[in-house]
Amino acid sequence: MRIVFMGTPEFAVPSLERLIADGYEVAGVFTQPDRPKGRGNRLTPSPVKVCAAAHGIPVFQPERIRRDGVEDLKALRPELCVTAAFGQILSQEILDIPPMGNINVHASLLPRHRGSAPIAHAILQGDKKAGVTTMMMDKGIDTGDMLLRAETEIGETETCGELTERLSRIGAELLSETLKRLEAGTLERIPQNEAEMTYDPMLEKEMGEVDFSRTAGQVRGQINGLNPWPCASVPLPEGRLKLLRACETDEGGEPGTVLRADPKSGLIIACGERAVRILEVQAPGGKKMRAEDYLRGHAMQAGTRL
RNA sequence: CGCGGGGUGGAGCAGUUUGGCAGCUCGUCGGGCUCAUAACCCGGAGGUCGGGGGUUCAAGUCCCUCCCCCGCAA
Repeated sequence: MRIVFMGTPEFAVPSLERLIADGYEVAGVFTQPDRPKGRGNRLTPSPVKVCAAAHGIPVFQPERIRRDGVEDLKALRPELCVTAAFGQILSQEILDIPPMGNINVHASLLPRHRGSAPIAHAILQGDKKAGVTTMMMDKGIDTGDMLLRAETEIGETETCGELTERLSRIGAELLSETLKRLEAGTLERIPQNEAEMTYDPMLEKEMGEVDFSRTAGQVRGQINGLNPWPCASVPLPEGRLKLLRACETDEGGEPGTVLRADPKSGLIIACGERAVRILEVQAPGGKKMRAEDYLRGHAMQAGTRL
């Protein structure tokens, strides 16, 4: 089967690799244009581009595929399109090109968490389970009929980055199974229950501001769910301290109060309900470290209000 | 040449402004105290201060250069 793949970040790479490994003819790959990134603002190719190039697959990077990618896509004559975190919305014109349709690998248990940051929001909202759903794309955003799904437990201290990595592999496996059954003609299309759907917004830096008057569960979700980007953080005199990983704990106090802060008992901060234990932090200019290590070199008084 | 922070015993930091015996909180090893302990007391080991070059009687500290790490902005 002749396939065109569309994807951009690391999450999409295992799916692309799986298509190749399964022996499908990947005629071309669409991905976001190289962007200035990191120190020095160097132009950086997306992970999917790097992967495609390594396999000698033609890469297309239209700024807007709806506007200037249509002809290239048509010329590739795909029988099927597969997308995974591509980052651009496809027009009906594009969706109509592949005769077998467009299959999307979406990192949530649809219809929950439609949108571009489903994994972060699953953690943010305190979900116990996350997953991947394969679906037929239609004109809406993540609204098409579902095909197959795979579930996994979200770990108590698991971060968005870690869960993303796991789901990317689960997604690749699910995609493989989906295509197998598509060819065998045993796929069922399951419409999404609109009553249960949630649509989550894109992540923004402002979401990192921690409000300790919320419950420990919500604060924990914010800290773990926003890692590695944009990350929850609290202001300190020397700059913002990123809180990278946390779990809940049974203590209490005035919300925002540092209940403990020493290398022995760690860093515990009171929330509106119960408290969170901060497991991992990153100081301004420093690297990630366990909270206990941070406290060996940075005095923090118990009783301080954040 | 986009802006900025940093590299000091095993971990995390101070010391660099104004050169002058390398320090703090832990860990580790040995001993003590205790019913007991991640607690407390006593003692010890462990560092070519990221690499190279230079200035100086003397460089972690000043000058030049290279390497590595991190944040911001995108």
